[in-house]
Amino acid sequence: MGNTIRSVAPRVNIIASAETWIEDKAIQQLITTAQLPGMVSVSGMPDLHPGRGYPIGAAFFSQRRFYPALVGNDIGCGMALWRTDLTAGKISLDKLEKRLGNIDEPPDEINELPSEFAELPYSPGTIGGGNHFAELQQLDEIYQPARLGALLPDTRQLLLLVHSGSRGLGQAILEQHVRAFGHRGLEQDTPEAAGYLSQHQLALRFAAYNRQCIAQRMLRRWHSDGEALLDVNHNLVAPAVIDGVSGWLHRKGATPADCGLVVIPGSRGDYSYLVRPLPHAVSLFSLAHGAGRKWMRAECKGRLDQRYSMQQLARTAFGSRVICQDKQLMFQEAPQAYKPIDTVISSMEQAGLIEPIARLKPVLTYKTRGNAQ
DNA sequence: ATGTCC
Repeated sequence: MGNTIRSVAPRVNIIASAETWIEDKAIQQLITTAQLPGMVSVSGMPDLHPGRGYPIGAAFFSQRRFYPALVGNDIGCGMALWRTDLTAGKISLDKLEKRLGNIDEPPDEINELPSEFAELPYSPGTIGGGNHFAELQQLDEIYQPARLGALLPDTRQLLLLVHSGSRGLGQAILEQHVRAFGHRGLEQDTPEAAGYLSQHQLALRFAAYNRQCIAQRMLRRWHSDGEALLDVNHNLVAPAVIDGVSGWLHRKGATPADCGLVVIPGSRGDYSYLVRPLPHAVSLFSLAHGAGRKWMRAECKGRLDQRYSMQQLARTAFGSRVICQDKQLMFQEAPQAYKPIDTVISSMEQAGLIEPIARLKPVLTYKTRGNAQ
């Protein structure tokens, strides 16, 4: 277990095997964040990478105050996994792509919008940009048949993984907070803290509902039924007691290890893993939320556009299909721009933080139909 | 990341 946990400074751990590449800038950001007033300890996940000031793929545990800026704009971002009635091989990729069409605009046919969202100037049901996606996946390898069987009795059924968040709502909440309080955080048990937390909770519920609407509208277009198997947030702050200390656990691109089974996806050209978390304080009860970027967004097009056409990038090494008619995004989210998922998974497995249940393989990845310039 | 920014 020891050689996959790097202690890079006092109260700063990183879960990563020796072969896991992590940028110096991300480690610096992690150490800097650990110096914030009230910070007790921080933990970098194997997908740690630099963000705007604060790193992504990390958990932060503080006492007495918490930091909305650490959660970021996409409050409630997470992964929802659905079982579908579609089965591998029974339906062609052409048909799936054609039936799916364009889901970039919010659906106008939402049956019962929960009343708490009725007055919001944001509509649920869209994926958004960046690393968000919805992906149809197929079971590839099973490591724990009994645990998988409890979730997915028919292993031929395709799965739908939705990665999205609270969209404009979380953005507006963070903007409003930063305008009023900057990056100094909020003292607990104050009206300001209660005000933020109440908006934050609304964003968590909206993000989960957004993922549900996305999955349901995709299933509807495919004339399929389905069922939500799990929905787990990786951008949030919540009260926690760790090693007897009461405080605030921030997760920024860090999957909770204490909320049941989770999916940790690789890039669109790589596997995703369904895993059983083994909660541990050294990782602040958290796990990686994906493979983690290898290249900065800005450098991806320059590195790839001489070698690959849009058409080539729309197919992966697995033969899966990618719907992404935004050229910048197509390059930014290319498999080459991400670390391989197997080192991320094996780092956590060697550290005793997860037990893999099954490996999933992409079939069809939806990003966007827009912005083809 | 953002019904994004021109």
